[in-house]
Amino acid sequence: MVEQSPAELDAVFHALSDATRRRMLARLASGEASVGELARPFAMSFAGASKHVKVLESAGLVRRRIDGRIHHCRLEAAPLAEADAWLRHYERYWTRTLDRLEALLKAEDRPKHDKGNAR
Amino acid sequence: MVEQSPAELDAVFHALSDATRRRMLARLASGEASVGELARPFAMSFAGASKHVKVLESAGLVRRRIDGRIHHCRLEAAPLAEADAWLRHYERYWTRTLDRLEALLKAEDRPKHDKGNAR
DNA sequence: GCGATACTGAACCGTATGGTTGAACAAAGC
DNA sequence: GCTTTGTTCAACCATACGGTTCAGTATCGC
Repeated sequence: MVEQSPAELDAVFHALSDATRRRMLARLASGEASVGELARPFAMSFAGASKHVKVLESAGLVRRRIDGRIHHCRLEAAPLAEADAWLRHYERYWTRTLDRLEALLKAEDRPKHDKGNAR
Repeated sequence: MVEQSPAELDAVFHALSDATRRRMLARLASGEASVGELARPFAMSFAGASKHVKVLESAGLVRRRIDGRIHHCRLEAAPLAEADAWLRHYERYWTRTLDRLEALLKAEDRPKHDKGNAR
């Protein structure tokens, strides 16, 4: 597997590795928000939250439009698609696990026959 | 959107935020490997690579089976599925973006008609 | 037993991270 | 013009990170 842009992926996954930032993205999924609106739900200083927004922005996950003194933030999901593409390379591994589990459960249902029949 | 296990996701995304660790996972996708085999491709001390393996392990992405002096590592993809599930909440946003792009390209093909027809 | 091999642990280093506070700035509202 | 509001910036702090080196432990082969 070859990565075309490791540094970008680094930034995106790092941005996602913090629950505060993930919740901010979740908020942005329901529409644009100012930095203040993004900060409000958190027991954290305004400046602290502002830093988180900057991390999201520099990972390309948030676009900022400055309108007077208000900074409007918009979700920019394209980098998430890249991260998802990376993850899905491993999809067959976790589905295989689920398949094994399913086969196991089926085998428990009728333990006397159907041997070696579970894909 | 509610997260059921923020700390786990933190650990998984953090583990993925380093290109060295992502390459180790890629290596493990092609089969079990010892810590030494995982370390070999990198211009890095053995101990350094061993630390990376530990990060992957504590994120639940790697299972270790100790056989004599060799530590065999196996890919454990289930946590990746969790991360993927999180990401896919945003799928519609990036597909929407791609749709817009597609519509734009179509509009360029025939710029005189088909106005307002791009979803 | 002895040396080589496979690995972890501990100590250390420089830098990044997540957080704070307080000052600064620009734009609105009065 | 003055105050309030929305926001960043700079400085600072503690802790975590990615890396190193060196020592330690366990196992294998002879």
